[in-house]
Amino acid sequence: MMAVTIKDVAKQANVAPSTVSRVLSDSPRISEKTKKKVRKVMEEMGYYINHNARVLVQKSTQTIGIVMKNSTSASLHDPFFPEVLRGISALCHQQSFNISITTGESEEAIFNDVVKMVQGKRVDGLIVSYSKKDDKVVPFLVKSGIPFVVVGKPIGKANEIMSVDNDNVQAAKEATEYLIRLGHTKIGFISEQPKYEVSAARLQGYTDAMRMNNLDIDADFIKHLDKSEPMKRVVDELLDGSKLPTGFVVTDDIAALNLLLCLREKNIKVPEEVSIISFNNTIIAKLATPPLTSIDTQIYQLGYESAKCLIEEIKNPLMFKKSVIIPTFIEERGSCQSLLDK
Amino acid sequence: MMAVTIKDVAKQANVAPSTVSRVLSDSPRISEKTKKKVRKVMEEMGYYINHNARVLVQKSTQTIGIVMKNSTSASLHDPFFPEVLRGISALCHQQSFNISITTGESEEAIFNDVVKMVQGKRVDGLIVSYSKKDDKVVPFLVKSGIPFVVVGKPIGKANEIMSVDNDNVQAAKEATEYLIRLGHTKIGFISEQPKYEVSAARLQGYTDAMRMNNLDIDADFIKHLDKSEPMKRVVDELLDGSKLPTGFVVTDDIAALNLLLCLREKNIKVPEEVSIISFNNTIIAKLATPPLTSIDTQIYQLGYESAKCLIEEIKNPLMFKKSVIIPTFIEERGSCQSLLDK
DNA sequence: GAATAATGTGCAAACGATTTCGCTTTAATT
DNA sequence: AATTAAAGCGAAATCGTTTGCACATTATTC
Repeated sequence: MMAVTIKDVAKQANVAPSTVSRVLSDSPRISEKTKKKVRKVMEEMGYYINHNARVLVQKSTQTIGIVMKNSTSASLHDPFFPEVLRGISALCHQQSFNISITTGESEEAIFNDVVKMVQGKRVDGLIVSYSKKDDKVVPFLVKSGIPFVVVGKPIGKANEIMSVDNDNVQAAKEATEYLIRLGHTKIGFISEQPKYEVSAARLQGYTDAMRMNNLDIDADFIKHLDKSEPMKRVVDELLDGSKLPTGFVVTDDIAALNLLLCLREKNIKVPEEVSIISFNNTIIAKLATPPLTSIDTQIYQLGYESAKCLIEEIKNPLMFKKSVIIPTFIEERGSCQSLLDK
Repeated sequence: MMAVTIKDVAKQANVAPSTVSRVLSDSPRISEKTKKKVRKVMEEMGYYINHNARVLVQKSTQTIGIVMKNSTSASLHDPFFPEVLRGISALCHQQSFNISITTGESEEAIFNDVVKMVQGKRVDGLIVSYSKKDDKVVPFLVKSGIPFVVVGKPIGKANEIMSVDNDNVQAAKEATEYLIRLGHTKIGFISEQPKYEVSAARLQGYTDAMRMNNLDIDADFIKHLDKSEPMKRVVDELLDGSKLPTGFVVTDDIAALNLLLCLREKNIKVPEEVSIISFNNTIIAKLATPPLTSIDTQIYQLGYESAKCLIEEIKNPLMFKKSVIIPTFIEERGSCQSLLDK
């Protein structure tokens, strides 16, 4: 059963296909009378516009692509990405934009997905949900000229790349100072790989805070997680050196929760013996035991704003490349304790 | 700067557009020599196929749509959906299929998204990631005739609808019997709204197990969560009646974790005083305190298989509508304790 | 060497919309 | 009443592919 086309409707309504098309776009050049007539016929025949045909001539897909970081696995295990997606999704729906996501798992595969999306003209723009060093996607996108925005601070010339990010240096500084104010002086820092911009920025914020407060930065206190360096090993290493910090700045809730468990295993009490402050304030932080004090990075907002910027640029390509900073705030819970009032 | 088309390539290579097209699809009717020549020109000119033009004539989008349950919020807060998506994504990538997701938040909005996808011919098939009563999406899809599969047990005539599911009755029965074997007799059941098929099935499994073991089913022990009936209230109600079960079957990890927290607030120890077995074995179960014994429903597999079924049907529409059952198993951790060896 | 069969290409018509231009018809202006 | 302006609609080109059919060339067979 062939789908009904604009021509079928035209014939049935005794008008030209062009008229039907104009009714579709509610052109002011068509009389109300004709519009009514045509719409009635469309209704009766069960007409529905063919998206691809429209895209082909209009050259606008009303679709944005979303690039997930590294492996899908990582992206989708961490509540971060889903929450970003939620924000993006909300705005897209509001603007009648569609979402297409990459399916690749390896960096190479993801890159190919992106090329396909862009060259095949499947999307009007993209959101890159991460920012990291030695990434091929972003350079490809700037070269291609397609609108895109990165969630995070882009590597390279910022004024050529739109971005939505937190002030991670500042946020980490505040997190660290929070612990300092509670009287902590031996403070550890745990993050993901420093190739991710967010890790680097937060490390910066941490060291800034330590320096400004004249506290020692022990290189052994700074740890980057890895397959070869899981949390368990990190904790072991710290204990072996028998110099366990009294406070930790951990750059995401999952890692913090993990730290919590590793410490518990060693019978080290949180927050009595060790305080932890983490980032993202996801549901994990809320449900942990003890609930985690966490920097809320407003992930949803991050997604929402990035979609907003992107669609703005799609609609107005001449727009200057803005970059927006989403504020952060501390959500105090039970994972930090003052050393002062003892 | 206009994109280079098949015609440009044809001109440059001194062949007809049709020849270029055939080279693209590696048709055996074109000589190796010509193929080589054309490919070289494509390379030089930076030709890339326009996806939409192809879709328009071939009528196959190589894209599947994913319908999220109810609100995006719920879908994306629960690790379930992201994990399903991960499985779907993996297979899609392998088969060079693209993924397009709904963006609507309300049921109505989602339904409209689906209609757009289907009528607008944007997708070759869909995966509905839930199964619930009074849902408009599934009936619409069967009527439309487009291939689709539901994750979960479909409401209505099963042989007309492809599905991928666990045997939830059996799984819940086993979960319940696990507690029974540990000596529990007063066992509570907590799930989401019974309109979701999965809740209904697990309730069934629970009651089956109780009956078969001649245990009382106290209606007060069966609870369905809701905005108006959050976990906190559920626990309060049970305590007020001063009849707290010694064991709980909870139909997902998040709810179980929540229960854990509510109980801790009342100073009720898990697993010493109350045992909990939950479903899904997500990362939540692993990271909870104590870690939760949970029925692994192999969510990733659920997604992977559903994509597999769907793409099979897309490629071979005459295929009978199969339904596949993914096995479950218990992952024992620390949230259950035997009452026997006391 | 003529007839037949492969083999390799090209022509042109789709696919289902949008959009430019121009032609009627009607209304407004003088 | 004649002229001009505006409104309403249609014809046809276009977007970038694919594909059925026809045609030309070369190889094979008798």
